[in-house]
Amino acid sequence: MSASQSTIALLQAHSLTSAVHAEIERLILCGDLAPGAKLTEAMLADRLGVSRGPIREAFRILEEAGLVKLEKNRGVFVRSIPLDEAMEIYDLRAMVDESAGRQLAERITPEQLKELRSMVEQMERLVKDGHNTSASDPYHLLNLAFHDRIVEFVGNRKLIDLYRRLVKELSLFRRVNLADGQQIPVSVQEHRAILKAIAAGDADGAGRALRAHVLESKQRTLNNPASPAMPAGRTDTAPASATRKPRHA
Amino acid sequence: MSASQSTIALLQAHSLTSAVHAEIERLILCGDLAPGAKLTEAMLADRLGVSRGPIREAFRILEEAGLVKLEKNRGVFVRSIPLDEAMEIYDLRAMVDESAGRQLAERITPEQLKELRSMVEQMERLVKDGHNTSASDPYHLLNLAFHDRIVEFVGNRKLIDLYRRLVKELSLFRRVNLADGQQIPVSVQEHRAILKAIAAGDADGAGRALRAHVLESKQRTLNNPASPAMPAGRTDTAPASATRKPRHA
DNA sequence: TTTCGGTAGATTGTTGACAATATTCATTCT
DNA sequence: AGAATGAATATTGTCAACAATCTACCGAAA
Repeated sequence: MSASQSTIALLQAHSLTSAVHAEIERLILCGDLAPGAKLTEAMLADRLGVSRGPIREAFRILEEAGLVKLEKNRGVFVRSIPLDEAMEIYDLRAMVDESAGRQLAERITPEQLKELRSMVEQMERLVKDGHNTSASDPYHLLNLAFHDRIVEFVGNRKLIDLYRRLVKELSLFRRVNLADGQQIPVSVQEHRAILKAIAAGDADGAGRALRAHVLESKQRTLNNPASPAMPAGRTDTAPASATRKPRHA
Repeated sequence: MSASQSTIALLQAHSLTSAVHAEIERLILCGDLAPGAKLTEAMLADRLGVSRGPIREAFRILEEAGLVKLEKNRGVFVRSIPLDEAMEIYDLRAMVDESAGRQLAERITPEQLKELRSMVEQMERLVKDGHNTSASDPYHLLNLAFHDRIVEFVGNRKLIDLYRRLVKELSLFRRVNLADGQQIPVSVQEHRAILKAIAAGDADGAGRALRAHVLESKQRTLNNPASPAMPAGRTDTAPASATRKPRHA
């Protein structure tokens, strides 16, 4: 009965809206729907085999989550994080990671420590081999998992929710993946330092190390000349994929 | 033409969904819709004079914002923050406030400082007179504004968004307002200390003072025997207002 | 009396249709 | 040629109806 039980659980948990929400979010995060892309209700309704109602509801959820932007009577667009906002997100991440590291250093369990250590070792192994810079790069995934796990181990659900939200939003910033893959050796070294401080129960050290790590990452992103300077005064930029004419003069 | 211009701007900005969202949020935050209350689509649609579509969309937004809880095929309920989650939120607030205070101490302008000082002085004046403990208590509002302004002055939009989100969620925690009004003299004294550290440009001191202030508030809330102990193992509690039978055994 | 089963009512989930708005493109005038 | 005007198309906003599910209530059997 396990199969039918899980089927029941699935039907109870997943409404069409939630399934659509999850699927569109996946499409956005994996880059299938690029930042700036216009999402038309009919197109997605057809593609996912549902009517427009659940699509619209999912859009509202995604907007509140900061992944898309709704413009009344014009449509919804995958959000494209402008540079200044990305910098703000990095600052918040630095804050979150510092706090997480500080707390975790004082309460980490041997099992948790073992898991983090295993991840760092695997990353070191990956560095010896070559690496690419795609979003599906094993190193990149492992890096994400490492930091996610650190925050998760703190045990504050609000904190992990916030952290994941920030990571999701940051993934919509174009330069991040590029800058990310550049100086992997440095990144690995920093991870080793973070791990060491946490293992030693050094709260201040772990906090400082994580904070520095994130701010280094911010700096690397900033130095990365990937995208052209963006117009100031706009909270959002629309890349080439969608040709929009501004409504106002 | 100013009137019609603003009318146009209003129509452009506000869809029915966004208006409904704002109105329901207001009803929740002012306590008109109490935590645990069941919100039926038809009731609100009738009350606000719209069809169920916009109501449903607003519900999805409010759920993502953490203000209501959707239970498939059962309805939506105003969220009631359980004690453990409230504690987590306090810890996050402590983190946010500490960070805000630290940053603000290093960059506050004379005008901003003047405004904060004026608020503290007004709070001191209110303390000399009597005070009540209602949510519309002038002291309570001023207290909210004081902390909001501190975070706002940092100039990080993501930070202020996060902060306001936390405050909104915390307002759904029953004991908060009660505990809040108890030891106002202490609270005022702490505000004075926060202001002093910020004015002195003492980043560490301002951070520490704000962190301590929030954690004191957390402790006061914890010590306040307002509501009975809540059943463990549930992430959400349903107060008396709505009689619900759990679907599962 | 209590419990099981079933029916009636209410509420949510989903859909399709219609109205309102924006975009596109051809046409006309300067 | 270029700008402005207007119709045609496409897309979003809103609504009302239908289907599916849950809740409440009542009666019958143990």
